[in-house]
Amino acid sequence: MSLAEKPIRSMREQICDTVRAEVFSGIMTNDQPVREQPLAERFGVSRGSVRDALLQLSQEGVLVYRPNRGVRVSSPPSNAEFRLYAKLRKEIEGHCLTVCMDRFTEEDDRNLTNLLASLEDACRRADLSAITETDLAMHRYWVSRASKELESVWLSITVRMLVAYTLLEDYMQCHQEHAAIVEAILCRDLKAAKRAVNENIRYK
Amino acid sequence: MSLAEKPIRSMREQICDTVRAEVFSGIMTNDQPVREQPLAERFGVSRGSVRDALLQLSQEGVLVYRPNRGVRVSSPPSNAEFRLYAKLRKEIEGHCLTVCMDRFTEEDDRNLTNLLASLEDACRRADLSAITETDLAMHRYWVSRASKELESVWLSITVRMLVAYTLLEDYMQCHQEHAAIVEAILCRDLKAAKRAVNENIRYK
DNA sequence: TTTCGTATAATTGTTAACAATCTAGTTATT
DNA sequence: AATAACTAGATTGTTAACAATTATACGAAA
Repeated sequence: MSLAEKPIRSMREQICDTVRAEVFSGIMTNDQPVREQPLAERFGVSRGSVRDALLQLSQEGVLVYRPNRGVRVSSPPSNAEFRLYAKLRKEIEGHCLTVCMDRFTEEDDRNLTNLLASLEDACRRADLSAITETDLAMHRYWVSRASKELESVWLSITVRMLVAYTLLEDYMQCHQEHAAIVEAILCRDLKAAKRAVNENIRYK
Repeated sequence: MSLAEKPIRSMREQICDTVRAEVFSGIMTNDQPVREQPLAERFGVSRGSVRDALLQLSQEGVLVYRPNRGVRVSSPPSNAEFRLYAKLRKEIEGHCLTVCMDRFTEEDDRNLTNLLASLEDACRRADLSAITETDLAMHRYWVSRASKELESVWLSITVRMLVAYTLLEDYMQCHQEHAAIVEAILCRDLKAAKRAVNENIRYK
């Protein structure tokens, strides 16, 4: 059993995760301002904590910050930038898989299998919010496992692609692609895993 | 004349820029904690503003944040990660040069020429702090000119490389490499500019 | 009607005080 | 002597009030 990281998430992180998820799920729409006071009341905290979270989300790329005018939801990137982000993501996740493959344990296998099950469930329910969240969590798993420093770089790239998350016609394709990745990981087949990831991180 | 962006930098940005520069110049050393109170007194502001800045620098990768324990200067990346960062930077800056080359004006030419002169001066004086700062400013110029969204992604990658900024034996080589880049840009020679940038973003 | 300036409201930026947490040094107990 | 519990200081986390800035509504003049 690995030494447990503190499971308690700071207030800022909780707010970040919630707002990020709502942006991806489309609850908060583009160019709509995100005000501090309503969020503070909703989470039952002061504006200061909300402010910290919004600032972090701006740095991540989920929100756009303008001095004295607050933040708004980011606009989707251009096609050219989207392709660049996809290329960068492939480079990063490929590197992470290389690093991870040797250090993956049976516990990692279980965690990934569970995430895959969650994703399958979300796809069955056609719950876009849950799909996005689980999709993000899976990729994040091997990135985070490889390097904490890389994780924040990877996240800031990935969220920019997800602001433009357009749904597949066939929800289950998302599950199948991730199933292929997990299967390759379970077999410790690096080449197959990289290929499956590159297949999943596709252009528009 | 382009519509002037607000030249006033927010308090947070000023603190960020100063602390970032001091980390690069080695004034703040690895694993040394960075306290909020001393910085607040030094800049003549309250801890809140300093806190915002330190949080942003953590997100950037210059500092590392641990809940309830404050921040410390980041450790240099491993060789493998350094190479990955270099590859990502080449991809990003290459893309930005492609986007920029068509929209560069004579004003841009002047700005870049001035930056190059500053770099040459810093190299002559063998002022590592100034070299790092000007080097960063030059690359930042074409990235920022191409895309504000890309800028923060690029910055978070680049600062991670710069934490490990090891000086060349020959300071002037840094100037020469950048002179080659600027010359290519002045000629609007995209291929030459990309080649020169790739030459400059080198492995350890 | 349009345009400009002004007053008002809404919102963000900053501060200082207080609460919670961590660190280090000291004492007590085995 | 080694370990554990305790205390005091330092440091970060949170809050509410105030200041500065921006957005909005209204009215006067062209």
